[in-house]
Amino acid sequence: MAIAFKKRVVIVEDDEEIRNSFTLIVNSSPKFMVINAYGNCEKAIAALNHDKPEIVLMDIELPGINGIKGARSIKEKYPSAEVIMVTVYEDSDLVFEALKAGASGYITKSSNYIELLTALEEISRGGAPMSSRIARMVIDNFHVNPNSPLTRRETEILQLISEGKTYTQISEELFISKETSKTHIKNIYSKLQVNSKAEALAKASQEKLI
Amino acid sequence: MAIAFKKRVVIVEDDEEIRNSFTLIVNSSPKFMVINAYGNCEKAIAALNHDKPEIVLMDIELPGINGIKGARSIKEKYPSAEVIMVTVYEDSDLVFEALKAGASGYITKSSNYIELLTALEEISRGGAPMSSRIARMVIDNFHVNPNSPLTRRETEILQLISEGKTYTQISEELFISKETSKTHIKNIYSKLQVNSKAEALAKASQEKLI
DNA sequence: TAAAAATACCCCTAATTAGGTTATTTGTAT
DNA sequence: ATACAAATAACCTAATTAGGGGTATTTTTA
Repeated sequence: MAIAFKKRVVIVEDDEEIRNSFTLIVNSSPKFMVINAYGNCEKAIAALNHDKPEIVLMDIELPGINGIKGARSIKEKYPSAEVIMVTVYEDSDLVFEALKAGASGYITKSSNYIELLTALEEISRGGAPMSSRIARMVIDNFHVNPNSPLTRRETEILQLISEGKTYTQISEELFISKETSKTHIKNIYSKLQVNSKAEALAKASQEKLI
Repeated sequence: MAIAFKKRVVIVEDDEEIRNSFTLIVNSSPKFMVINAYGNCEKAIAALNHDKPEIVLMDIELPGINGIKGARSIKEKYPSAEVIMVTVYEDSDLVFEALKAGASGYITKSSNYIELLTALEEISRGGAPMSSRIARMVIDNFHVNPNSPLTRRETEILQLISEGKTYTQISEELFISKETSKTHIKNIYSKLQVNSKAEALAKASQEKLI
């Protein structure tokens, strides 16, 4: 395969040893080449239009701009780049923040060279490389509590509240009277031990009721 | 490995040919055994406490109760069972509905025997087997629009509105006056071309602004 | 056939919401 | 250094909503 057809990879990692090791691994593949490897986000972001990366391997803990903000900047300034987070942590908050910021993959630094190259290939063919645990975290995040204290109708109404609907709109949408909506909402408040829409939604989110 | 230590698998699939084929594949592994294979959800759900499945392979298109409702019932009645959806469709709405219903894996019927067994092993070690495309769909679902028309402050306020906060609460939380909150919200409405909290949130959700 | 769920109405008061308009201060690019 | 964008703040008005308290009937479902 000609060098011109290798996928362009940029690495952002402050640990020089890891940075060099990743560079060697990526360059060992005929399908990928490291265009540049930086010790911080600032430099990587400044060089985006020059480097034109197709894939960015991004550390999370970095001096200055961290990897999550860095991922956000990269997707903003150079959207076609696919960002893979590479980190020692599998902390769920960090994972979700990184994904919201635009990362499309999330692997750990303990990854050996096969795992790293597999992740690059996976993202190249439109996938989303993740460790088993990350995949599970992500999927679990979708799961709705099957033991909700709310009835079907109450859940339906809570859903509409979460869309910002008023009593009147809920009534119209469900073809029930405004008073009935109010009764359901009162029952929801009582079951969730709250007394406002705001609190009900916060509780619903915590308990994954909708 | 003794038969008693094989993972208990239940199959729900209306096509007899596919059902038999899956049964053969699963039973060919020393790690798994098919306890029962059903043509519809009703029977599978009725037999849960007898079958005690650790893994359920669930078709989506089924006569009677469909696979998504089936997955919900199974997680409700027998939560320790891990449900893997097996389907020909990779339609995003179906995928997300299935995941909300409690599925922890999502593979296609075109899967060969290696892919099927890999999925079973993956879920056995706490992962979430998915095809590349599904993984990507799921991850893309987290991505926030990096080209939001809203300013940082406006986005922050929209976020608080989504939590059901009132003008007053927003003001208190951001240490700004109530009037300032109102001004920001008016600007948000103008940019999103809406004129109520409800519509703003609907638009924000569509456009992944928060 | 009970119990749970969904439906509906009454009364009450305070607070929120949305629209319109103007203006100052603080940041940030060019 | 100077524009321009962003964030801040205020005043006015009127309609709607929200939340609390009670009671009661019809469907569903276990």
